[in-house]
Amino acid sequence: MSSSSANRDHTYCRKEKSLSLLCTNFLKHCDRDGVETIGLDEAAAKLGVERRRIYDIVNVLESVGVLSKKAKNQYSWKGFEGIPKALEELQGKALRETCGHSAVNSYDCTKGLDDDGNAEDENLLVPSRGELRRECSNLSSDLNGDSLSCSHSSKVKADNRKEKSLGLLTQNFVKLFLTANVDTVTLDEAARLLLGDSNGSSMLTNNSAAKVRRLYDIANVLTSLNLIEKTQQIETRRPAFRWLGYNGKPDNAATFSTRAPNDQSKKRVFGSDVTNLDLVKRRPICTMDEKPIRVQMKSKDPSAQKQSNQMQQQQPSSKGYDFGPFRPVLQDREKAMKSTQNCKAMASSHRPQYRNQALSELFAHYSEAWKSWYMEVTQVNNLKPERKAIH
DNA sequence: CGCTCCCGCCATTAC
DNA sequence: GTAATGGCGGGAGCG
Repeated sequence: MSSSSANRDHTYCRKEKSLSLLCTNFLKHCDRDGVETIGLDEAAAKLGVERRRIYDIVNVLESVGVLSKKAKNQYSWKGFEGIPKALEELQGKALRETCGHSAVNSYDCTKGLDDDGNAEDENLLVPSRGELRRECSNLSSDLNGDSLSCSHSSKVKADNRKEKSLGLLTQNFVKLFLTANVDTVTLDEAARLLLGDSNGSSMLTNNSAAKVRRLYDIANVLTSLNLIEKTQQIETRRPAFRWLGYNGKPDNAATFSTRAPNDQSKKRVFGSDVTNLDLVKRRPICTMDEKPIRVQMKSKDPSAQKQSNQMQQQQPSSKGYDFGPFRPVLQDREKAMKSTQNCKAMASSHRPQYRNQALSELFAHYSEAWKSWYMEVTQVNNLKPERKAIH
């Protein structure tokens, strides 16, 4: 089907094919009157693209709560209002993970903490050490060509696959902004972070180079959601992405608008304006009129909780999030808030001095995991670390 | 010329 | 078995 590539006429323009544009159109297509479910075929046909592209879009949209899979070929439209909730959950999870990894078995800790009852999905988004280890064995069997022959290899393989999924990558990418106080990040930095590449080299490994491609995809759809925007690092002039956060329906998808066009706080930054890391040089660029606000999710010291309760010094809205016109229903919000709160408490008791170390913590976690992973691979199986180093 | 990222092959997973 | 999903990386467009 779709001989579209055959008759690519002279007017072919790459931009018209971009994922972000496609996503914008997709959103427009979905965000209408009585739309509740979306058929992939239908959408693909309507937008004139092959299904494959729809999968890309749908996966990242699902990760931020705009859609959810309903059945084969069917997604249900949750709308932009789904975003804040999803972000909160993401944040909560991320916090739990961070606090969990200091405990012996982070996995259980994480599970036990899931208090908002939601059968919300599944996976630890930041791989725990155990998971990395599992992946390691999988990886080695990949490389060895089955020398390992594990009984549960299929399960492991599935995990591995899932771990590389666009959806998961999206969530991890978002979590970078939500928890690490990162405001602006370049994609290769993100790739390194999300990959757990702890080597200081400035070179991208094959693997992370591949991941960067995926991040471009993700960034493109998040851009069309207006969750992030493309900017530039100030010193290096390198292109980077900057977190805007949820501000209601993206302008470009507006069919009806509840949202005041003046929107005083166009930019909403997660975390404060504090520059908290030197590893990642980051610098918000462009418009300076932004209002630095919102979730103060890291408690830096014992009194932090108290402080977080009175964080409205930063912003008027009561709960820390400033959702704009599309806010979740109250109960949901409160529930979510409560769980986040709990996490906060947990987090602060586990590690009293977060704050600006947040990212380095994250780094530490990754590199630690990576290190043990690496050692295991190299010693036990004496393999090379690179996935496809062999020809 | 390097950054972006479209495109579609083909492995996996679902049915 | 077929169909649905989606990882993945080659290589083309673009600044």
